[in-house]
Amino acid sequence: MEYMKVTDLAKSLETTADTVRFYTKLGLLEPIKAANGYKSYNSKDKDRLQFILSARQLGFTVADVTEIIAETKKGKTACPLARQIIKDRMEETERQYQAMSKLRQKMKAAIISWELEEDKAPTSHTVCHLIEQFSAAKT
Amino acid sequence: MEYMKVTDLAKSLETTADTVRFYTKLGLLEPIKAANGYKSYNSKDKDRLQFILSARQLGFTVADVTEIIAETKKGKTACPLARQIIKDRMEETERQYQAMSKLRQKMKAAIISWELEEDKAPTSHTVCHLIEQFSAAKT
DNA sequence: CCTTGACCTGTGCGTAAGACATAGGTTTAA
DNA sequence: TTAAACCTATGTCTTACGCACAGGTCAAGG
Repeated sequence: MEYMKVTDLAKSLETTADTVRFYTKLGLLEPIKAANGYKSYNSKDKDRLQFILSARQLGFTVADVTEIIAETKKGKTACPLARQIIKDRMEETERQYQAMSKLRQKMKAAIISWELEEDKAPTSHTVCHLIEQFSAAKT
Repeated sequence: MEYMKVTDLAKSLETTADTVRFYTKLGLLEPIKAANGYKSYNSKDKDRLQFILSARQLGFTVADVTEIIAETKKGKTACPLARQIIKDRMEETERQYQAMSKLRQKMKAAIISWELEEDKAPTSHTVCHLIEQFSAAKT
């Protein structure tokens, strides 16, 4: 398997051709152009793609990955950078996780409390009393 | 307080002028034009904005809110719609919550395991061994 | 040899919910 | 009167691709 076309590469790592093209446009993958104009990816690109997908699964953004790859292209180790970034992303994830946890509870509470309520027609100053009243009740 | 300018309204409900303009563009708020071209919001708009903000805090999307308001404009009760929507959003929130929970655990595990690892220079087929090795370890 | 369907290409638009910038008109208080 | 502080409309930016389009390319079957 000397060279691979976009779809070949994508399927080999269970992702989509669009994703591969996206990373290619960003310069993260560097296929050579075949005579017919098609892009040819080699095993190095595959390793690189695997790295990107792994990093994404660990919560790294594509921008993070870009930065890390840029560092290694200079021949430097990107490990310190990776350690720093994952801590930042972890904090952000933690914030979002807590926020979602609260939202989840709030939604659960609303669903339950609404079971005891009746439907009402809107008035000139209310839209849906279920929503208005539920949020007012928290203050 | 017969009429309010965007910023007045925004501040009165602790949101931003851009947000008010955004909802206005969507037709959810219907200010009248003052002689100088400025938009004038009344207390009905304020009630409406409060409703939107409450719904958003309960996990409704702006599209959901738009749909609900459209329903009430026809004079119908939007309660059944609201009950259905919140269940859909709840399912989605639950999915995301579980996904974030997993990601959070994975990130925590990575940070801890990386403390025992050293930095390494990149090679021709690796970028950052911390990331590559961690994701490989899960298979 | 030809066709047909499955692939490829580049380009550009759409997503959610605003945030932010820009350029220029308005108001208000000193 | 003038400068600060407000307003307007408009457009661009954010994430990480997905999807659509128009047209070129390729492999296999008849």
